[in-house]
Amino acid sequence: MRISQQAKEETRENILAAAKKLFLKKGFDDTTTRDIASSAGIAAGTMFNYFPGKETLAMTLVAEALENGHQDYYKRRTGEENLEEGLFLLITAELRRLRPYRSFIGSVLESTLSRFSKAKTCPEGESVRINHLKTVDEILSANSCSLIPGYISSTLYWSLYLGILAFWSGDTSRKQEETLALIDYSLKVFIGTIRPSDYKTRD
Amino acid sequence: MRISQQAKEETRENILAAAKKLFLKKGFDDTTTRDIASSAGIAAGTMFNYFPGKETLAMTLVAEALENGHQDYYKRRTGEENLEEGLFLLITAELRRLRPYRSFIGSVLESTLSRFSKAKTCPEGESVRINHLKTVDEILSANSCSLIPGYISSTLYWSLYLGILAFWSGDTSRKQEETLALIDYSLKVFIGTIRPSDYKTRD
DNA sequence: ACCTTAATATGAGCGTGCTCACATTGCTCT
DNA sequence: AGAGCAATGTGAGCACGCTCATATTAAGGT
Repeated sequence: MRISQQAKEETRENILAAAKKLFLKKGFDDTTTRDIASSAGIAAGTMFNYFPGKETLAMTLVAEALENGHQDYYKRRTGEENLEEGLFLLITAELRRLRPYRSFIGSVLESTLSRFSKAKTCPEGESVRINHLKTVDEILSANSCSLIPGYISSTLYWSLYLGILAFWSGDTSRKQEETLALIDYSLKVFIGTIRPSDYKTRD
Repeated sequence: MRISQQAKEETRENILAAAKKLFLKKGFDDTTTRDIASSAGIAAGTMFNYFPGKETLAMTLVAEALENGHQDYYKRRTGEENLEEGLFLLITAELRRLRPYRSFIGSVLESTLSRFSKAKTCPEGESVRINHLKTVDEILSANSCSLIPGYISSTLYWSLYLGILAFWSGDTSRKQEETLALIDYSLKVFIGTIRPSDYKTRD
């Protein structure tokens, strides 16, 4: 059983590696699950013993990148940041790690991260959302008085965050300055809603 | 040619009516294009001579409802509303018209209205966005000084608007009070960004 | 009336993502 | 070592959205 377990892990990694390679080369939609399977050296159906669907493959890669982004954030932060600077640092750290996947990320994120569909096609999506919100929550409560108060403000934050990702995935400006501007803007707005006292001190 | 033209229009309406009926009865995903075609009394392929894809069918219904919502707004407004009240009126008028479709709207809006994918799977989606933003723009410029200044603030508005729709499509509160609260919140936020002078007068 | 021709309808068929009945494997116990 | 058995791999096959070569129709010309 030992050897088999390790073989399983290997197969899992093979699948992920094949998916990553193909998604990058041909995009998400133009990569078939059969492509991935044959590139990973397994039968077409075997893939679904490891991942419940094609989208989950992409989301697993994305979730990994975001997790790395979070770790980068924890390493880089000085502890001197205010709310806005902290959240900015977190989001830009995530985007740096997501960068390689920017070309195909658009086809996937909307259906997995949007809160539109109750139908959970991809469990990874939900966990990515929870994870991100948890880190945000940490920054909020660590930095000052307020943690996410309730439904509404976290819903609003998630709308803004998704908007940032969507814009970023299609941002053609050189160094993504426009995305940076949008992040800045969005964060000011969000912080304004949860800490109205801070709002008027900025400009 | 006269009779044929009119027959075509009739067929188009048959298809839309069949789609509407089936989407409401079985949901979007569980309704097949073959179902719709046979219910409309045409061959499976014929549907695609009238609509480029299944999503467009749903979006046509949605676009119609939103258009009606806009007209409702123009009829009901008094001209005395401020920015926030005007936008609130517009959005709630839209939601009232969308109400019948709430059960299946979630499966469709994300992929058609989100700005994630550049791939235009459904032209109706883009026109819905442009239409809504145009009306918003009218309210802004009519009501006071500012119209949507640039990229960023309309992007931000659209994020908030999509968030409202997403939340609404899954809002289980009795009279959708939670959605109303989110709209209120979101609008305050948005207006705060484009008219910072107004922000501190509130509360 | 009949032929021509362009517009429209048709449904077999394609490529998908995914399922599932079955084959194969490798571990455990005697 | 061999039999039994659970876990895993396999690929034929399904249902779907959608396409496209072909059949059918209807308008215009003579």
